[in-house]
Amino acid sequence: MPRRENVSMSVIRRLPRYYRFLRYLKKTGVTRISSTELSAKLGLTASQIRQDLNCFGGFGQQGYGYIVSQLCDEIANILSLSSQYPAILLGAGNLGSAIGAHMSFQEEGFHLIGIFDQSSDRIGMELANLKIRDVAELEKFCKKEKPVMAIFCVPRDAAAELAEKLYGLGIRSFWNFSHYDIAMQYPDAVVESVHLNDSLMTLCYRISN
Amino acid sequence: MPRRENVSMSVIRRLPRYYRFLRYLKKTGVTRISSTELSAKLGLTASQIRQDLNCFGGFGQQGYGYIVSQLCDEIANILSLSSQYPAILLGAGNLGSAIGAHMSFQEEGFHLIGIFDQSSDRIGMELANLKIRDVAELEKFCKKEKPVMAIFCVPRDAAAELAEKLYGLGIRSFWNFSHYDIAMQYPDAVVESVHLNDSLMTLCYRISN
DNA sequence: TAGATTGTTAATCGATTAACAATC
DNA sequence: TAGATTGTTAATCGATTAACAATC
Repeated sequence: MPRRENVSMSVIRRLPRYYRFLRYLKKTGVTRISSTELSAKLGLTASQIRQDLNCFGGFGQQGYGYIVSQLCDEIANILSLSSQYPAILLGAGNLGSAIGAHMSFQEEGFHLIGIFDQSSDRIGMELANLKIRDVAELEKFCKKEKPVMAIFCVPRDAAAELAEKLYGLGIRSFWNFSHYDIAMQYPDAVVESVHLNDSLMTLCYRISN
Repeated sequence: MPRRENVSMSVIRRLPRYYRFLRYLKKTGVTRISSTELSAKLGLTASQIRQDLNCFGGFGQQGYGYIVSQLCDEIANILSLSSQYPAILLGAGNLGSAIGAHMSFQEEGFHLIGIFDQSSDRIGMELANLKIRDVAELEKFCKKEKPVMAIFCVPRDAAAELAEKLYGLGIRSFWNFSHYDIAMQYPDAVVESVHLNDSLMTLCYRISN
């Protein structure tokens, strides 16, 4: 009997990969797949895949395997991808612009409702069908629009300052591309960090060793 | 007596974080730190930090701790950050442009020497002090300039095709932002993947649960 | 029914933490 | 020297893998 509580992050982090691959299978017309086939394609063990899925429910059929489209939907459901959490983007520089464009295109789970920057060069410009706002308007905007998630594409110092402000305004989830460590400062916040530099450094290590 | 072989990825992935924080300490004038202090700041155990560092050498002094600038340099050295591996960027769309700009700014371990795209809108444009080239020139360029690493900021199908070509040309390391799974196809390649969608989906899960 | 494959329990493996002797 | 903190070994914890009974 599966429980959704206490599912480890190791498991959670594999779900999007399953989802991505199942969607691809579905697109290419595959209707049925066994854990063994899946494991071969993903480079995991069949055991792990069954173990992972059974944290959430018995989605397969003994002797048959899994129905691709059904499993795909189940995972989308587990991840709550049909949510439309209102999100704001902080920083419309190179990375911020890319993320903004990406968000407006993808829209799985989140919906971008505001973009903020402090540079007068950028304020007023259009990005992802939104006009870039002055970060000075942030507080007013949040009180009115109640975003749930904030994306940090700003430098470290700005991130520290903005995190404090947004936390004060009740925002508890952050997608963090900055060098500032939000998770350490606000332990009850949900923080997902993407440190591109860190990623590149581990690549450098592995090439060299 | 530490050995550099067989250091687990869990350890490697923490090194850039140590490095980042130590550099910050150095900048703010801190000269000495103990594993206990570090652990409090980073939200890890002191034991783990000492364990991690001792995979590579005894960088501390009993009864004293670690000299910040020295430890910082040691980690930079372990990660081979003074390397200048020639790298190429594939795809100069929103994300590619952001990564390109980032690379030319940072230059830790890698040096961007070429940018390629297939869109005539972009070919010829300037990015990160480089002129965007036609992807048709890729093979010729690689034979001449011998890049060591390739950054994938292209859609899945283009990624599959380009990975095959570049692998054939001898490139064995990839920074992969695409949905295509290079690591599975070429097991002897060093692949570091950044799946922004996956990251966002785990955030969605955590908000919802 | 026989064959296949799941769901789940038990065994193994690896990573993290605790403890402490070595030593600055 | 006494106090502090490392380096390192041993204990614990969690995640992965193997095995197999349940069942489609």
